[in-house]
Order: sequence, then C-alpha cells, then structure tokens
Amino acid sequence: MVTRSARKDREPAEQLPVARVCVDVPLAHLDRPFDYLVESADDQVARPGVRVKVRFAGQLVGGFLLERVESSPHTGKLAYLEKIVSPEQVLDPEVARLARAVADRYAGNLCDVLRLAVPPRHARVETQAPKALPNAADQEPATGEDETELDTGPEIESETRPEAGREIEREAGPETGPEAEREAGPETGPEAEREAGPEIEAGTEIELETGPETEREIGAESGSGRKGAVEVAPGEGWGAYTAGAAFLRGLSEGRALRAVWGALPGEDWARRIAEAAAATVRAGRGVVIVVADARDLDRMDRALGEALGSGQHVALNAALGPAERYRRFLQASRHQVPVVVGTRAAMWAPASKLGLVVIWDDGDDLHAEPRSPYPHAREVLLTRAQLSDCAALVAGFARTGEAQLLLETGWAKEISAPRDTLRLRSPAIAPTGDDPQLARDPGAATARLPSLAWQAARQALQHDTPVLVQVPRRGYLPNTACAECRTPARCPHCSGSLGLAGARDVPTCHWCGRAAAAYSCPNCGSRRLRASVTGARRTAEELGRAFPGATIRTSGRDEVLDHVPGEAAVVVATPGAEPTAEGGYGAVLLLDTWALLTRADLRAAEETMRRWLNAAALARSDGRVVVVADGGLATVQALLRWDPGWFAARELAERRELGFPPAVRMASVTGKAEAVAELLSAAKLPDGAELLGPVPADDEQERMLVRVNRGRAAEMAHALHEASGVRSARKAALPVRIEVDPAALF
DNA sequence: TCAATCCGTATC
DNA sequence: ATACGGATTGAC
Repeated sequence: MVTRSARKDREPAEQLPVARVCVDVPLAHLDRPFDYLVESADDQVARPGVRVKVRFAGQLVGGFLLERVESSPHTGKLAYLEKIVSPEQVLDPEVARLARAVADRYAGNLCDVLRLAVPPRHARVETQAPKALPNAADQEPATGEDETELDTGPEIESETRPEAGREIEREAGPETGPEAEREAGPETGPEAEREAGPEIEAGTEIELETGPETEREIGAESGSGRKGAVEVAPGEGWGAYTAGAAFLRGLSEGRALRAVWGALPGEDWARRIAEAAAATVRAGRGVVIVVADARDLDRMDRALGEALGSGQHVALNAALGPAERYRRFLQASRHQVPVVVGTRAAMWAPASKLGLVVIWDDGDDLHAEPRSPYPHAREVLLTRAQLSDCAALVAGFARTGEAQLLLETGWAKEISAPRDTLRLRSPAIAPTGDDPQLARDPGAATARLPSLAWQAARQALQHDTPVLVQVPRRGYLPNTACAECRTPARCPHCSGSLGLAGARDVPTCHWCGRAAAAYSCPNCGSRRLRASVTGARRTAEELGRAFPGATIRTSGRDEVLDHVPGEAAVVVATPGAEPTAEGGYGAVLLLDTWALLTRADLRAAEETMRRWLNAAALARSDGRVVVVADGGLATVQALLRWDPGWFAARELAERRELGFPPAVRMASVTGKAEAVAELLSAAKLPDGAELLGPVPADDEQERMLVRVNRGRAAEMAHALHEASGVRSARKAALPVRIEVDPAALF
C-alpha cells in the first residue's frame, strides 16, 4: 500500500486540477457530475473518458472522468480521485454527450446509460490488445481494387435527374430540420432535448411529396469524375432506388444526409448497407450499423468484409464473452477500424469522425433495450446523428410509424424504388380471402391450409424451389374485436384496447379500467364482440404433413436456420427466424394471420406488416406469396401492393387520431399503488399532460400512463426524473419503474 | 452550559 | 453505506 499512503503529501495537478466525475450510483438525485481533485502524479492519465475510483459518501465507487476543469463551483472541500482504474479512454466524448441526451430523453440516470454504453473492463485484454497507432483513425481509407465495385456495367447516363447538390443540402441537410440549432447542449435539461434527436413539434408537420418529387430533392447525379465520387449503375444496387445513387454520393462526400430506406423485395440489403458504409469510409469518416439479431449481424459482417476488405470493420455481438467483447470494443475505441456493426449495444460504439449511423429493421422489438432507462436503438442512433451532425439511414423492408414521422416532418428523406422497378422485382402476392379459420381445402392433408396456399406451395416444390411457411408463435394477450367486421375493440374514452376477463363479463379497458357496457363497433355498429386469442396449437411438423414426401425443415426459437439450399423443401419458421434461401423461395405462405392482426398491442398491425414483408422479401421475384387473410384488410392491401409507405402513413394518421405514440409521447410509471401515486404527485408534469389508468400490472403492482404532445416530451421526462429524484433522496423504499416510450402500452 | 445522542440529509 | 450538521435531551 505504498500508492496513496502518503495522503498528506498529495498535491493537485498544476493544470486543470479538477476532474468532473459521473459516479456509478444509480440514484436520480445524484445524477450530476461530482468534482474531485486530480493529484499531480495522476495528471497525465486522468484524462476525459477514463474509469476512476472515488470516495463518495465514504464508499469507494467507480465512475467516469467526464472532463478536466480549472475550478469547481462546489463550496465544500474536494476529495482527490482515489484511483485511475486505467488510462484507457473508454468513454468517448461524443458518446458521453449522447449518453447524457439519452438519459434526459428517457428520464434516466447518466450512470445507467453509461453502463449500457461502455462494456465492463477486462484488464488482461487491455494490455494484450495491440495499442492504437497514433493516427489509426485518420488513416486514408483504402480505395480502388479491394473496394466493392459500385461502377458495374458500361457508362450509362444516370436516370436520376441532374439537380444541384445544393438542393440536397438545403432540403436534407441537418441545418434545415425542425431543429435548426446544431449545438444542443446535452446537459441543459428540457430545452436541449427538443434539439437533440428527432423531437418534432406536433404543429410543425410538413407534407412532403413522395415518389418522383423526392428524386428532385435528394436525387442529384453530378456525373463529374470527382475524386471519391461513387458511381452507381442505374437500375442496379442503389441505382434501383429513387435518390439512392444520390444518397451514396452524398455519403462519399461526407454529407450529413438522413434517409428512410424501404428495401425492395429480394434486396441484398446487407450489401447495400455495406456499400453505404464503404462510401462513408471513403469520405474518411466512421460508421455505426445496428441490426436486430445475430443472424442479421452475421450477414452484415460478411457483406462488410466483402465491401471493405479485411481489417476495416469490427462486429460487436451480444453473445461474445466479456474478454472478446472488450477486445473488439477497444478496436473501435482506439479507432483501429472505421466501421462498427453489431446488435443493440453497438449503437454506443465509439467512432472516429462519425459519418453515418444505420439501423436495419427498426421495427424489430430487439432494438428496444430491456435495461433501464430502456432506450431504443433507433432513437439513440437518431439522437446521435443529430448531435454529431452525421448521416443517418433508417432501413428495412417495412416502415415503422416512427420512420414515417421522420419523413412527414422532413427530418429525413425517402429512398424507395419507383413502382415499375417494384413490379419487376416483386413476387406475385395474393390473399386467400375471408376468414382463415374457415378456409379449408379438401385436397390438403391438413384442413387448415387454404387451397390457394397449398397450390402455390405445390407448384414451387414441383419447380424444385423451397417453400417458406411462416407461422406465428402462440401466446398473445386475450383481447377483443368486433364479431362482425373484426375491428379491434377500443375504449371510447381513451382508446385503450378492450379486454374480456370472463366470457360473460362487460368489456373493460386495458388502460383506464373503464367498463364499456354500451360498446358498439365504430365501424359496423355491431355490439357483439369476440375474444381474439388463438386457440389452435399448430406445430411446424403438423403443418408439414400437408406435403407428403417433401423435406420439412423448421426454424424457430430453439434452432434457427440461417440459410437453406435452393431445392424443394418446406421450411416452417416463426417470424424473425426465416432462413434465406439460395435463389429465393418459390413460394412463401403467411399463416395464422388472425392471431397477429388482432393482438392486444398498439403495434399489432405494424408488427404484422413487418413480419409479412420480411418473409415475403425472401421470395424469388418470379415466386408467389400467399397470405391467409382477407384481402380487404388494410394490412393485407399494403402487402399485396408492397407499399409499406402507404401503410405507415395510414398507421401514423390513425395514431394521431387516437393519441398514440409516436404521434404523442407516453411514459409508463409502474410500481406499488402508493409508490406510483407518490411519484406522480411529486412530478411537476407539463401543462396538458394526461394521466391514464391505473391498470393492474404483475405482482400486485399497478401502472399509470402519462401522455403529452411531442413538444412537451422533454419536459415530461425531466419532470419524471426530478420526481424520482425527490423519492430517491428520501430513500423511498418502494421502487417505481419509469419507462418513456414503453415497449408495450398495455 | 455542554456533551451525548438522535435524526435527517448530502454524498465533491 | 457513512459522515456530518442541527436539533434535542438530560446532567451538572
């Protein structure tokens, strides 16, 4: 114990003797930096971003050194930093700013967010891993032969109209978004949030033309042979999309373009994203890509290897052990690679001169972090793009309400394919019509497979192509819908969904608890309701029996297949576990759709659409997709036309009407009744905040929802955080869980 | 009048 | 958790 035994002899550093530290204490009232003195011996290592140990209220706690300053406003005596854990600057200043903004948005603590953002240290790895080259980050990225060949085919005059690049900058550049101010002080509380991240005033919605108009806005093909310019062949790759080539060009010029990309069916999306990454790297900037699961990550990882060559990217996988995880994190942190790809946690990856953030399939619920303060990868990445003034790409086959909002407010621009391209690339998609439960085919071995589906599958098998059968998993919440027209039953008062506790019960709102005795369907006027839980258990094997002699494969929770060969086989998969097929599926069958469409979830329709599109996208362009549902339903219509944009606009409009996110901001407060009441009474909620509930939750707890318009979102989060600060300062024993943008609303 | 003790609150 | 300050108590 030689180190600090000579306590009396400690002298503060000459320059910037004060260190501002975020202590690892998850109490809301302590969510601010604390100042410590830096001992002169530590002067060189006590740099921003290092892990430290400090004495805090008598205890030794961990923390991050946020910054070095000349003096402290603290009137009392400052303690010294007890220890610099390591000189490794694991908390990048850009990430620190982001973390603060995210903590504010989600009414959470900075230290909680930092626990998500910075992986646990692994001392051995730190010393073993190669040290950073002084300028590894700034090296000129490789160009030429080992880059993806974007310029395929002969020189053809681009089809995108040659409008000035200036136009793009004005329209899509960050300076004209609803948040014109780029300097969003991350610690300035409520005001900051409206600027950081795509917080958009409800009143500022701008109608934008889609389709050809967008082309003029982002679409700009200069045609110049400028150095670093990206050439994209028309009709291929990004060239198949209106504004696609221009987006890529913008990235290669280092511009902060923001786009929502709807991928064509059959698209090699990972390759497209890898090309976008390569273009950004060419501009000398870094890239962060987030995908939902390990399968998508593998695919993205391979695509990046092909597009960038070796040593240009690192994959951060949740499944990695602590050592490997930290090793790869350090590669990013030390700026040894310009591109980072990974699942959720990769959204925090440090990058040198961040140029682009990408999220693939942002509707996947795996993008929602389950640990406090429950941030969503899309929101984190968009906030990051906003704060760091870099490009953003929100991508998927489907489009979420949130992505639609980005387009409607003008924060981002649309990248999608023109209708004729879509027609060429789409499989034939057809509904079986009417109630799936009743659609039975005498020729099929199981009575549950409608004939159209069965025929499409048979045909595909005869052509020696695989068939994908998507079957949702069971276990959705009991809920009600109109017995006549199947419109989900909603509470007339607050638009929560109506549930039936028992068969003879009066339908009761899942949100506000009000009974809706006089309920009648707003669509058809019927007063009869039916429970919409699915009773039928249908295993994959059972379904496979419809095709005697065919090879049956399953892919689901227990065992997920990555890829199947391009030969006759029936592949039964649950949503999200669909393997890709060599050359694409000859037929894709979407079954048990009733269960999906009537789920007691605000996002039921959106989620259904997403699952269908993700499965249908795996079909060959000359293949067939059969959805076992009524073709009159809007969700089905959107699928048939492959129009996720239309669907998302419709969804968003409906949510505006009902007062649902993302048209409004909601937060849930869950805990014992008295604790919830205590917190809410302490919260100085903004004007116009609505309280919904209480509704019972698990474990004798209850849940309240707070609803405000988007312009008040930051104030609401601030108020809730402050209120939990009052409680934590009082050592309130009963825990309360605050969730902004709760994953499930009821 | 002063020390011992209790309680609430801040934690640098 | 622990440390500290202010209030309270009780003995001289």
